[in-house]
Amino acid sequence: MNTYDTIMKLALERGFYFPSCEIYGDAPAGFWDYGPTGVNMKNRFVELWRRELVRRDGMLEIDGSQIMSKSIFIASGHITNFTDPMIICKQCGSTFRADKHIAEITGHELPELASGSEIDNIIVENKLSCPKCGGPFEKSTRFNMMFKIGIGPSNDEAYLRPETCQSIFVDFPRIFKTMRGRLPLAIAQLGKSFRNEIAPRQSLLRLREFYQAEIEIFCNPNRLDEVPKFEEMKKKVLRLYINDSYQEITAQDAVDQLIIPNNLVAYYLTLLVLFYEKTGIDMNRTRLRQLSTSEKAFYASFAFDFEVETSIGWLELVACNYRSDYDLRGHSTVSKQNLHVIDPIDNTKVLPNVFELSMGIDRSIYSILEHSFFEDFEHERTVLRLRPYLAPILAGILPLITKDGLREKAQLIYSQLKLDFPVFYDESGSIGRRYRRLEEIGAPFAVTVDRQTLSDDTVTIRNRDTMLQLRIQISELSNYLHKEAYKLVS
RNA sequence: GCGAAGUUAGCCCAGCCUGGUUAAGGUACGAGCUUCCCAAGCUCGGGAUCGCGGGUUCAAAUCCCGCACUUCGCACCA
Repeated sequence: MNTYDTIMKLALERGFYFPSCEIYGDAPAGFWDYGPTGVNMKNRFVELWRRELVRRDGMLEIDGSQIMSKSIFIASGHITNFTDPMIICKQCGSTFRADKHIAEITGHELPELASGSEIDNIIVENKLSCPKCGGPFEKSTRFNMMFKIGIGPSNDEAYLRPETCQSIFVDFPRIFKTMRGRLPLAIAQLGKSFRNEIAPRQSLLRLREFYQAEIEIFCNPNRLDEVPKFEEMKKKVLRLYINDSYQEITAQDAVDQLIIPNNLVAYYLTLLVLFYEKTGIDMNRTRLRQLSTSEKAFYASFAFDFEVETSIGWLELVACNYRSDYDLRGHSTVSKQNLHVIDPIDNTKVLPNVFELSMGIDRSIYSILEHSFFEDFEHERTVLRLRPYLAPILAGILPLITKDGLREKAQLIYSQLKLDFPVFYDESGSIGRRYRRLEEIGAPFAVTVDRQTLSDDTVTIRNRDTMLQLRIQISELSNYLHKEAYKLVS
């Protein structure tokens, strides 16, 4: 069994995640639910995101509506651009991406916005036919990956947002005015996005409904190098992947050598890397990959992906795009609102540019699970070596045996801790079995009540990774857990 | 979307070819006994209308048809 399957099995058996609507046969693919264990872990991950990105950098966080009006997506370009041109064979029904097929056969790179008739003309001119059966093609069509919905009794056209950031762009003017905004201003949002994928696969890795954490940094395009806080992290070594080769280089050097275009981008890429270091992902299996022109999203003027290597290949966790003024300009034009702001440094009006970090939460959760998974053959155990601050359960409270008042003592300790910490009481089965159960869902500590506890009010704390125990006063337990569990390791 | 394989308890799976009592086993789970420290042992227990729907038949997990989902390949994709 490969690692992906092992994690999948663990997720299903231990309540991390599982298919949505699974008791019904018509459950659509691409929708997954987080179970009790998974939702705890996801919440802890979100706490870390708030701590290490939002609060650390002083970002503003919003929580926007998931349903948005049609105009939003006219302005954003999604109505026309967020589509794949498709051609279907009349004879065998095979479908192909029109632009890819044309490029492959004729070498013609079609522009993003090629119209249907242009595509049809090229097919006719070049006498293209189905590569499978040689049959002729139908007229090309476009498949839009947004979910269209109808609002109210008149069924007004609206869409589920395909990315959370559109809320940020359209909320920007109010936030900037009311929150005493000043460029550069970072606005963050964590929430659901929806994309009607043609073929969702691999559980959390390609979903139709998924969590994104997006950070949009609004900046003055003339002051992209004026980022004082870059000072403190410019010596950080980044693992860049450019034109199929790795370069380990400090953030400062990357800017000096024009690999990273400016200090602002370098600062936020470094902040992102520092964040992921704290998730427990093996940073030696990550990279910041520079995207080529053909790979970039339609709105990006340059782009890096933060990627992580897993058992099923390199996985994109964060898309880092410089969107220039594409979004604000689009929304300004369609809404006829003036979205310029004043930069008080020189009192000039500027339409802010945007650099974005678009993070996939579900993929991040999966990657953390996979990189934390450890099979300890020596002790015949499987251990999820999650960082304590990401663990769904922080500690199990266990009476060594249930007799002689140990059960009652353990339950008392449990009730004293459970409001402050995600702890778990378990008296079922042998002590070894209970340790194994905790290890499997990543609980970093196990508190065991034994006979000595009754005489001197001490308990043992077992460390998940070392299996070693130390004995402390019950009165010190809360402090210990707080210190050990929330201590950030970098 | 195309092609192939698969779907029986939380999980792994037997049974299907050759239709016929109460669908077997392992593991996990729960209760008890035992034991103060790493998946031990013993006893007992709950849990499946066999993916969904239809058909054939006196009788369907088993034969036939349709659908859904999963995995893999192709095609595609943040």
